[in-house]
Amino acid sequence: MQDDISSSRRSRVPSCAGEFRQDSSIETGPSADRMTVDVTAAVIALRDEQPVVLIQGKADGETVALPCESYRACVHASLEDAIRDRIVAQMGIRLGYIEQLTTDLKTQAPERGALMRTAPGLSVGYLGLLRLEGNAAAQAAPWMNCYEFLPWEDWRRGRPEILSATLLPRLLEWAAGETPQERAASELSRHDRLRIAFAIEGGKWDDERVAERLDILDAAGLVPVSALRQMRADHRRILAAALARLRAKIRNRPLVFELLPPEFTLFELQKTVEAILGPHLHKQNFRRLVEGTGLVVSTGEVRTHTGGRPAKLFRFRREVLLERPAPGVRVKAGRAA
Amino acid sequence: MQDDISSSRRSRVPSCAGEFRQDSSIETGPSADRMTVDVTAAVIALRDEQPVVLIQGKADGETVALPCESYRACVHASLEDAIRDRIVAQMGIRLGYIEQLTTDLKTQAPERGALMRTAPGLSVGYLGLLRLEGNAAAQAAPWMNCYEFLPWEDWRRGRPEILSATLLPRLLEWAAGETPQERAASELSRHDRLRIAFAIEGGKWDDERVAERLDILDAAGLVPVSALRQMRADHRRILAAALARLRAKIRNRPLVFELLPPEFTLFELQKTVEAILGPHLHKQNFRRLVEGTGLVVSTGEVRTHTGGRPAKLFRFRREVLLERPAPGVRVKAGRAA
DNA sequence: GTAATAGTGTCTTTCAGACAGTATGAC
DNA sequence: GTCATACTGTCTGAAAGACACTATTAC
Repeated sequence: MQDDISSSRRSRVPSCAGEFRQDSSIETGPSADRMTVDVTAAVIALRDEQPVVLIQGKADGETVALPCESYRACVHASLEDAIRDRIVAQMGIRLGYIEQLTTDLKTQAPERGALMRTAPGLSVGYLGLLRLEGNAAAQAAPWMNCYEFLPWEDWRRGRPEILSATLLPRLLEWAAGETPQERAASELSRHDRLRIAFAIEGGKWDDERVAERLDILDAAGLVPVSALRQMRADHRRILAAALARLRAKIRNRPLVFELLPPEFTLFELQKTVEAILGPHLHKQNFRRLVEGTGLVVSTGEVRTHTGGRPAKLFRFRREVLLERPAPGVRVKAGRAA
Repeated sequence: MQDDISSSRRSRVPSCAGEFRQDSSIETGPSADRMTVDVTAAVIALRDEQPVVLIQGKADGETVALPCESYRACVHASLEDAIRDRIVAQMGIRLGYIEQLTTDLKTQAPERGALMRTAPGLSVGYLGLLRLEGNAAAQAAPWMNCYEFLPWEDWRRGRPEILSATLLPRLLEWAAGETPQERAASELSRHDRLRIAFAIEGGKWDDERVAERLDILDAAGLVPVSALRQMRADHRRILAAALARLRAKIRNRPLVFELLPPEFTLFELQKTVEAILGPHLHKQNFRRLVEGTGLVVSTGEVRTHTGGRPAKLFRFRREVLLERPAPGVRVKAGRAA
């Protein structure tokens, strides 16, 4: 690995690499400026009314990892294919929906004494969605409940215990420990960041601020709390970003149906939405909301043995894509703290 | 550049590069699998009630480019810093808001006869926002109206002329030219994609589907129409992604204020929102919307010489961040076609 | 005064959210 | 019959959207 001191800050105006390049010896630069690229996916599915995420290998108390792959230009046609192919090769699962999240530098903590001569690396995150029903390979793969890694995000049984009992008191300490220098350097105080992200002091819990909350917990050193499943730090971030994106998008695009079987009852649909977003709507209103907007249509069939009156089966009404600009389960954001 | 045939598809389960690496000779792989990384920004500002984008150099009828930089791990602390530093170095402008868009493989059209020995590359796009007021360096920099590159997106004076006159007829031809094979391979027909993206046949124009529309126009070969300013294809995509992101986010986050001076009249605020989104609201309702939600607060000052009655000046009310989960200019999506 | 822009009051429609109540199965 | 779940009807309050109207400047 050779250093490239000559390439420090320039004031001339270099045009960056054009679309069509022919002279690689000039354009590509020294290898020190080339990066390895990892592609990682948080693939989310629904099992037993729980949002679950596909993991790598088994989780016997060890640090869990998401499926990931090193991108190789000579092998993979695209970044997306790299992670798709990886999951097919390893588990025989073909992903349905896939969507890019963010790209970050790979974190490399400097090791004491050891000279870090690793190549600089990029990490591209993806959100994947998968329907488990009727997919034996997928059902055989290792999944874990998303909320084991982000337990403060699960509001289905009210405010999560871990928040009030463990995290909030320690977060308030963290906020109190802010130095004047830090306060002056940042636009928002630690306390205000807490108020916005964690809805303390009467704010509203914004279910989409998943990544922001993980950032704060990280900064406060609270991620290695005992109640939490361990996961590679960068992968937990990708999972948080995936959950945030899914929560945001489920409201505007018909993404829930990627998780459900083709036919489902309205109550199953509601349970699925609530597994992702938290409890939002009374049953009656949810029905009206989702039927009234033309998002689903009855198949005429019913499901018996529900424990009570048989439930009508519904299917996603694809035509809604042509009718409404942003079809999704339009439940409101924000809830009382 | 050496080939690495041994690295083709594997069925074993390789763990991808861990967080902390020590042995670079094993982990980094051959240089063939390392990528050059470009970082490109669509920096948007407001000038004379027009949304403008910062461009590279002058545009004398040539193909326009956005500011971009090759990421160098030894120079730039982060991807974001790479583009920030670039814009400071070249134009002396310090960006305010910045946000990552998507990461794609750099397009490399194979040249006839020429052996393409370029390194594979990634391109990371960014959206930047800038306030021109009181920023001499920024005012001196070269800007162009965003809608010169995406004229079909400007609905401020009603349905854009270029749509009905030039694009739609040719798009319908394109839709009619769909082969049965293509139809079978894709979930949506060309015609349905048109209906969704371009709101033909009574659909609603979804102002956030900017990238989708550019994709279709590209596929139909319509981007090099004469009425359009030429821009590097990959940069036009980044601009489209930036506009889409800005349109989506302006509704949920107080982003408009990054474009406006600290004090402004409500009409100026409305004009700014409309420059980005298109005409959405009657003046009276816009006032109520934006004042009623506590997004802005009167400073007590007025602006005279407006041509009529003096207008009260307002400023962004930062406290709204603490009160509401998703504060933004909550105008509705979708409009009649 | 007129012209032009700024700003207010109010009506209607829509819809989220909550309530009470009915329907149909398993047992 | 009871119990549990599925489903329907209706009320209320908030807010979107449209309209008519008043206010304050420049000229």
